Amino acid sequence: MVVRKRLDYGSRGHQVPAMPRVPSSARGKRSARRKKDEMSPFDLLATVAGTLLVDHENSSNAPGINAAAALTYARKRKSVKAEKCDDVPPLKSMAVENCIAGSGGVCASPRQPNICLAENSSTRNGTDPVLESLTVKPNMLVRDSVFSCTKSCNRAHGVGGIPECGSSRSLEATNQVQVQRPLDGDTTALYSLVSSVDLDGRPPALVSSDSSSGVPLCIHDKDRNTSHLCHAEARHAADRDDDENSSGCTHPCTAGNNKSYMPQYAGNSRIRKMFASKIRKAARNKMCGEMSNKGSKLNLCGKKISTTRQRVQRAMFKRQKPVRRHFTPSSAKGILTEVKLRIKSFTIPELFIEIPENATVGSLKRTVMDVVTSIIESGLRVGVLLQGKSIQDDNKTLRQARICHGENLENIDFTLECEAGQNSSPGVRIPEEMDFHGADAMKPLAMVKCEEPFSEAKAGYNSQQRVQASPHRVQSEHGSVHSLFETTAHEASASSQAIVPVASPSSEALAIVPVCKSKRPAIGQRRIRRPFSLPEVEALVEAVEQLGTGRWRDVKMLAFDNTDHRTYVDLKDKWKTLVHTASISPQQRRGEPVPQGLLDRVLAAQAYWSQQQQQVISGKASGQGCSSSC
DNA sequence: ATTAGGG
DNA sequence: CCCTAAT
Repeated sequence: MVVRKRLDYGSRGHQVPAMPRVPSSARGKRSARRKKDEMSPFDLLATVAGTLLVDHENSSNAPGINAAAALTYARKRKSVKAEKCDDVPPLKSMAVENCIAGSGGVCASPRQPNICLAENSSTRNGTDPVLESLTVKPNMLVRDSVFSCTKSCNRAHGVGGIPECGSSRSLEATNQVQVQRPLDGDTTALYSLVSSVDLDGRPPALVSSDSSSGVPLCIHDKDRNTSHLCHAEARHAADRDDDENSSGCTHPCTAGNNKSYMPQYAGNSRIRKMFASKIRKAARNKMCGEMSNKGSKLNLCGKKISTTRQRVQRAMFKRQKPVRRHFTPSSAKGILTEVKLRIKSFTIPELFIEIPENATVGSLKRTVMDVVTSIIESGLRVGVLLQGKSIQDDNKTLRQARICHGENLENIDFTLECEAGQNSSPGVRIPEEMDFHGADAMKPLAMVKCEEPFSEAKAGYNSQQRVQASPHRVQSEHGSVHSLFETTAHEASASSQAIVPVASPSSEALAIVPVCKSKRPAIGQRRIRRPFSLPEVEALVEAVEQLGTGRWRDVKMLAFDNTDHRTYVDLKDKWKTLVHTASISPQQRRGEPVPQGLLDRVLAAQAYWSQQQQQVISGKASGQGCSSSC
C-alpha cells in the first residue's frame, strides 16, 4: 500500500511525504474536488469542442444548452447583438429563448418562470418593443441597485436592448427605483419589472458581459428554486459536471438549511445528501452575494469570474451614456413615464419557529433568515398603490391608471407581499406540507420547527433541555414546516408594516398543527453548533491519552457514550482543533479558552500517539512485526 | 460503520 | 461541522 502510494506521488513528481504517519486510510486521499480539477480542462475542451460542432450543424435551438453552448452563444454574441439591433425579434421567440435557456442549464434561475410569464402577459397585451426589451431582460445588472431604465432596444438609438443605468443611488438608502415605462405598459408589465429587482437591491446577474446576448444568467444569490424546477432541471442537468457551485437548479429550492423547505426527495440518501450539501453551500455562497453562473463548466473559478463580470458590467454601463428620455415625440407608444419605485409596505406571513432553548441566538437568527428568505423567494406579489389606493386591474395601461407623466408619479407606491403558495411563480411554492386554507388573500402561518436530535445525557454539562412546546404534537413523516392555519385577514393596504416579527405559537394554533418530532435530523439541516465545554474537552483529552488518536469509536464509547450529539467524528474533529489550538499562540485562539495545562496534555498525547503510529507503520513496512513496539 | 483528512 | 475516500 505504501508502495502504491509512493508510486502515485512519484508519478506526480511530488515528494513522498516525509512522515508516512497515517496508517490504514491515508491512501489515495485525493479529494473529489481535486480530481475534478484535474479532469476538468480536458473535460471542458472535449465538451466545448463537441458542442461547438453540434452547434454548428444544428444552429437552431439546442434545448440542452450547456456551458459550451453558452460559449458558443457568447462567441456568436456579436452577430446576435447585431441581429437584435437590426431586427428586433418577435416577442414570442424571445420569450421562448429565455425559457429554453432557463431550463437548459445556463440559467437555472427560478426567476425564469416569472420572466416567461411576464412575457406572456405582455404578449397578451400587445407587442410593444419597449415592453419586450424590458421584460425580456432579466439580467440587467444594475449595480447598486438603483437604476433608471431608459427605453432600450430602440432601433433609432441602436441601443439594442441594453438597459442603461444612470443613477447610482442605492436602494437601501433610498428605497426607490426609478423605472421608466412606456405609458402604455400595463401594470402587469410593471410588476414584472419590479420583480426583477432584488429585494436586497441586487439585480439579477448577467450571464455574459454583453447583456444584449439575451442569455439570462442565474440569479445566484438566492436559490429560488422549487422542486418543480429542480426536477425539470435535473433532466437537463444530468450530464452536467456537477460542480459544487453549479447553477441554481442544482441547488434545491430551499434557502439555506432549513429542512422546512427541503423538497421531498424520496430518492436515495446519497442524492439527498448531495442536495443537502448543495443547499448549504448555496446558502453560504448566497451570503457572499455570488451572482455568477457558476453552473457553467467554463466557470472554473466562479468567484473571480463573477466579480470580473460585474466589473465588466459596470464598465459597460459606465461606457454607455445614460439616456434618459422622458418624452418621445415620435410615437405615443414610446412615451415613457418615470415611476418611482417606492416600497410602501412589505409583509411576510407570520411564522412560528420552534427551536430548542439551547440553540444559540445566532442559530435562531439564521433560521429566521432562512425561513424568511425561503418565503420571499417563493414569490412576492407586487401591489401598486396610487395615492394609497390599490390598483387591482392588471390590464389597465399606466395611462388608464393615470400613472403617467405629470400625473400621479409622485403618489405611486408599491407593496410587496409573499405569495403564500399561490400560483405566483410556477414551480415556486412553499413545501408540500404547507396546506393553505385561506383564500389568496390569506397569509399562511407557517409553523417552523427547528429541531435537532437532542439528548443531553450524562455528560450533562449543560442543563439545557429540549423544548417541548406543544402538547399537541403529531408525528409526521416529513420535515418541519408542517402546517399552517389561517391568519387573520391581512391588511395589504397602505399600512407601512415592516417585516412581521416571528411570533410564538398560540395554543389553539398548535392544536391544529401537526408537528414532526423526529429524532433524526432532517436531511439537509446542519446541526446546531455546540461548542465543546471544558469538561467535555477534559474527558476527550483523558480518553485520548488512554486510547490514542485513531480509535475514535473507542474514545467515544469511553468518554461520550451517552452523549448522542457527539459522534466519534466530532471527537476526532475536536481533537484536531485542540491540537491546532495548542499549537498556536494564545492570542490567536478563539472561543472559550482552554486551560494551557489541558492543551499541553493535548500536545503531549498527540506527540506520543503519533509516534506510536509511526512506529507501527515502520514496523509493518520493515516486516518486523511488532517486535519493536511490543 | 470507522478512520483520516480536507474544507 | 460537513463531506468524502478508503477501509
